[in-house]
Amino acid sequence: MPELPEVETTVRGLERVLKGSRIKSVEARRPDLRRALPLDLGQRLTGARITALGRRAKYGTIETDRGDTLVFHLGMSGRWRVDPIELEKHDHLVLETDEGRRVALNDARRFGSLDLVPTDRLGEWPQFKALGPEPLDLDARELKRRLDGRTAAIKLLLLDQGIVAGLGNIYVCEALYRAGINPKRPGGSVSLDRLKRLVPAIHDVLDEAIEAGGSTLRDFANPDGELGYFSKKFSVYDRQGLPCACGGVVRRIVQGGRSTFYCPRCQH
DNA sequence: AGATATTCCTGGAGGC
DNA sequence: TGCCTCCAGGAATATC
Repeated sequence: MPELPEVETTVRGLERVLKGSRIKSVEARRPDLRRALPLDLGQRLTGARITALGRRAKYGTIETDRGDTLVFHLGMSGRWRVDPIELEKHDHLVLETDEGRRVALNDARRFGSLDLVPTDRLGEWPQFKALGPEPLDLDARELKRRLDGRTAAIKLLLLDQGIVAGLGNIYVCEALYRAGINPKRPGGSVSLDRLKRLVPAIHDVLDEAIEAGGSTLRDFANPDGELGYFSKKFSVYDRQGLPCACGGVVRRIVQGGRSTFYCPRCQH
């Protein structure tokens, strides 16, 4: 499910299916997800050629030769089903290409979104403008600057897409664990030395997850349409009560209404 | 401004 | 089998 590595994996999978082909038909099966879909979505996409696919934070982008980019967010439960044999409940948008391929955006909880943005104005699009740097481009000094003076818990600040864009609950927990940082520590109190451990930990966690997604990418287009989501064994995530490698016990706490998993013995 | 709580929605898991 | 409660990978919005 969709944090940055899953979106990256999704985009790579969609690229193989969609890039270079022309959109033959567009079916919006409901008028809204989180927000209303553009009323002219079908009109603007039908007949357009897909020229490029990309990712910004947890958003996927599908660029066309008509000057528009379709931007999708998978929310909590979104996924693209490739060449579905038949459509299912919660398949909200269906695209068919001139090559006879078909993709369906399925999102049970409808926390995701679909927007059509003029490609030359993507940079000014409010959703993108509000985002911080990509975690894979981040360096420790830049992160230090962004955390300076902040008293909120480091865990919550790393989830704030305006500080770093693309991290979600799982990988924040895992990265803080690898860096030995207590998730409750105020963001501004994390030393530069600690951040110099955290930033590579973030890179590594994301890279490993993308690689794991990549290794199951062939599943992306399987007849069931299931995505090759990352399902690696985590060090702390969803492991409350289980032993940490250090011999301590993983704890679950709630921060900002969401679960945090950490090892009190390793993380300070 | 920053911190915190609430809200959107469906489905799966587990208790009884 | 059913009914209930709790929980879920996100982020916009409201309130203090």
